[in-house]
Amino acid sequence: MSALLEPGRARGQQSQAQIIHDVLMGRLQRGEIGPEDRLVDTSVAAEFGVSRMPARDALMRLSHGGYLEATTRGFVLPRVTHTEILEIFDLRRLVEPRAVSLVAQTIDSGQLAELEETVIAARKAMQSGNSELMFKASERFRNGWIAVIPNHSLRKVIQRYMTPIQVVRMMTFDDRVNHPLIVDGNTNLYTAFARRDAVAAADTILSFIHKGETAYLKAVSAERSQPQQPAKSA
Amino acid sequence: MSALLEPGRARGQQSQAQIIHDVLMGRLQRGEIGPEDRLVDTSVAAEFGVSRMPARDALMRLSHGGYLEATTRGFVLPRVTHTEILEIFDLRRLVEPRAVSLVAQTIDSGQLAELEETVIAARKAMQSGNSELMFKASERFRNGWIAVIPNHSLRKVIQRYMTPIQVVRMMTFDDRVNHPLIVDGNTNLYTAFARRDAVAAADTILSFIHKGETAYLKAVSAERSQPQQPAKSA
DNA sequence: ACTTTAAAATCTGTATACGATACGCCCGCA
DNA sequence: TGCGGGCGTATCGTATACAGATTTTAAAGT
Repeated sequence: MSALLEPGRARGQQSQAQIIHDVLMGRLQRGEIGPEDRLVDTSVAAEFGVSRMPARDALMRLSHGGYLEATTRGFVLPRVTHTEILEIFDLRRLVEPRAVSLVAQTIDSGQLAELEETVIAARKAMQSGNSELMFKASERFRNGWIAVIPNHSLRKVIQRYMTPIQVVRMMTFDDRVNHPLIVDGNTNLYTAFARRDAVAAADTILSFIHKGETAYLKAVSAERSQPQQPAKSA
Repeated sequence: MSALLEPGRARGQQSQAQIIHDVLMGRLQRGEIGPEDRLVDTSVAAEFGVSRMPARDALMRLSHGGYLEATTRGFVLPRVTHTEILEIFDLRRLVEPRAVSLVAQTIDSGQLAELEETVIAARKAMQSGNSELMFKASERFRNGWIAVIPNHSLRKVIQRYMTPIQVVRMMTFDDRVNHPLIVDGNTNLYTAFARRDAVAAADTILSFIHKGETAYLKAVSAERSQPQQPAKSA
């Protein structure tokens, strides 16, 4: 097919499977793949103009990493259970305070400036009522400080539970009373970073996680009394 | 080739790739694969009597999980760096105290009996001077309590850094003064489990991790002054 | 009209084949 | 004898093909 693109330079940087994996991961992290989307290797392969194998590699890799779930009919977003979300709140309380402490101690001014930008953008988006922009900005803020965690192993642990976090974010974002909590939490965390205050950073994130859990539990009870997306027929 | 084994029941439980993955993972966890072993997909495929694809799937999966490293000349054990090991000691201090606390609160008597068996076996092996048996028993003890961590997400985090732990174990096992530390640490942890004492379990594991780090640092300095395995030519 | 059964479509897993790349080795040359 | 360039081989990445399994669809019988 399009195998004649550039044989000699096929992997300008990486393999096709790697490229597909990264693209799909980006879509997953940006929430561009919904719960009812089904990813099938042949379709993905067709989209990228390659054979099934690289697409299959990427999809299997994502599913083994927990970012997708393999069903008998294609790959879908993993069903995140209530229990798992509670487990991950527990895990976050263990690791994220240390992570932000380390960030506060090691962040440089350039990285700090980037974070400041996202915080300002989130606040402005909230004030102008643009929920989606605020969602993206607060996501960039989180990804930003995670990216500069100096302990690489710790960073990987935190990056691993992005999908459940995404689910929680989407659920809690519907209730606008959570928006100032998020923006203020981000601002406080940024301030602690700017002051290189490791203790304040740890305290802030602990409080932020707690508020997030409260908001999640509230969203769950609200959803149970009035389900917003009746799935299929059930 | 041997495609005629049992076509209708080919996946009695799982795919060939999954079987190969699990077998190799077992070998890795039991330390049966040394630093100079090269795993090549064709060889693995030949050993299991299948084509390259399932073998390749398994190998790539292991490498993406961090259990192997893909080189241009086969898959090898990942070089665990000193920095990474220190990072993981940091991570362990964050998550393992909570993990053993949860275990102490939820373990049932059957699981407790299994753990007791491994503790006794390790002590007897140490007293009779059988290092290898003691190594295996203490490994079974650790795998035992990890397996009963009720928080599934937390369990997966801990299971992820098994390879670096394996490296540390091998390095520190050479020095026999560490053996009683390990056996006593396991015994104390078991005792805390048996008493359902979550606080004691957390304290014990913290102390155990600290001793492990000290022993590791000692082993590193000893190795630097007198390298036991001169790598290649350097 | 409802149930039951059979066929077709769809998707996964595996096999085989081919092209490209990287490394090592050998030979020629200085 | 030492060094550099070309060649061979080992290995990976991808393409294509086929078989098994499962789900869906449709048809037929009650």
